[in-house]
Amino acid sequence: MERITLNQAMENHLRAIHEALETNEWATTSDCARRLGISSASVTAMSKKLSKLKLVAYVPYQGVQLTKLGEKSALEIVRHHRLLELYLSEALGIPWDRVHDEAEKLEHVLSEELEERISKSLGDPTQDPHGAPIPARDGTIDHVEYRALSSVEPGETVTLLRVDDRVPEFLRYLGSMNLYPGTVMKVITVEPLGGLLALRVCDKEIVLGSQAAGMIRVTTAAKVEQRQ
Amino acid sequence: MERITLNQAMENHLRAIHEALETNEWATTSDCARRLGISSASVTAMSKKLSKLKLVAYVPYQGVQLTKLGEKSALEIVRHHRLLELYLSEALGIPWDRVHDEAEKLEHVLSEELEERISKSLGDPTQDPHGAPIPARDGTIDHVEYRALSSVEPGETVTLLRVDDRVPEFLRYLGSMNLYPGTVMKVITVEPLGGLLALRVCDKEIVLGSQAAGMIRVTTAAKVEQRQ
DNA sequence: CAATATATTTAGATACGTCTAATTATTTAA
DNA sequence: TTAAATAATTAGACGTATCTAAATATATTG
Repeated sequence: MERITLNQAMENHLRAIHEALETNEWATTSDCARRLGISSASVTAMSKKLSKLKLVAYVPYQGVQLTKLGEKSALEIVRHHRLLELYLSEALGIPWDRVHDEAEKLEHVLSEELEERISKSLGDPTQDPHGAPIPARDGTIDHVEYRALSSVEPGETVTLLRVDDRVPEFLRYLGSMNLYPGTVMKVITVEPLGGLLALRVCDKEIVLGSQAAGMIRVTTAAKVEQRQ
Repeated sequence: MERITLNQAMENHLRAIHEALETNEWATTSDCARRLGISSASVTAMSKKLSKLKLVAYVPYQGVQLTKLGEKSALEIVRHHRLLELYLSEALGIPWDRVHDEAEKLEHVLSEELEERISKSLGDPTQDPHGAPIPARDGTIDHVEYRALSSVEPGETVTLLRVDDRVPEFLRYLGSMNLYPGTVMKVITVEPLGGLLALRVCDKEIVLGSQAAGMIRVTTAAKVEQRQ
């Protein structure tokens, strides 16, 4: 597979596409635009460019998907991003709500050598501070079955696996309640209409709104059998 | 003094100007062009831009000098650059001949917070791996009297203070001979025409060309009688 | 001092990523 | 099923940093 030189804009778009594809089959123009904070017109232009380079498959009015090559490229950037998040957190003590923005700037100027040394110094980790998997050097990536906390039924006990890393206030809020990846929580009640969630975490009761709960992914239960 | 938002190109130019002014009264267009690896025409354009922003005083056909504001801005970038060089070397074990290029990319995306944490973790150092002074947070900077090794007379004993950080091969060469800042050396002979320099360093004899010697700065004399 | 060499600037062009406004396609709802 | 709402694309523009080639200024030399 050929090697392509990416610039910062292309890297940003590829990472946004990769993120979008974590939850949807297509990365739509407006989804990418929202993630990147730019206009849809700009995204369309870049989609065409990436398509020409065979990094994405672009279907007008539908969106883009990553090609094998694009996937590989995207994973390299994601690896940079997540390794940096962890390094900033572990080695330099930056609070977890601020590592995302820092990593977003640093990820584009990380050399292979630096990436390698950072990874080594962290013991070749496989998870970033928010619980997201760090792609390995060879492009392989852990695939864990998640579900949104908002979909959990009252009475279930689950473990927090991963949280969205993009909203600092949200992360500070979670931190203030000691909700980190690995935390075990029991869902007490779910409010029928608004979806307010009452949790028990280490004997303390915590209430989360549905939007917050939607940004938290937890273990799939050892669960209700639907069908064999 | 007002605060100005600089982009990467402006930062690169300011640092080049600052470096040029370490040895000359004016940073000439061609000197900056050579340092930045771009055309003179581009430098002229940027000189005008920086002049408009009151970061430099631009005199056509003469060059630029930094204003107070420009000096302050340049020192912030230089601080980033040199702190990063030291951090990469100390914390991540990157060889001293490769830290310059890495730092050159990272310096533009270093936040205040990250700068501060890096500085703290290094014990607020005042010298980078090549012996160059690291400007303090408040913009103050050590001013040491140097002279070029090429100007030293036979018989003198001097201490290596600083080396040019831009040429990796040169740094690897110095490293292979254990010539680092702090190294004490005695000049044995100086070849009259080519300026070839024979040195004694720790009982080993080393020969340096005049170009190499010109990139090495050492203590001003008064060091002739060295204690053993 | 004049001629030549060198350095600098100007003029004009290009590539890039972004924007807004207008147009077109697709989806949703009456 | 058609009208309205939403999403995506196209067209045209802008700002930035760079380039080359031509013009001009400054420095050097015979």
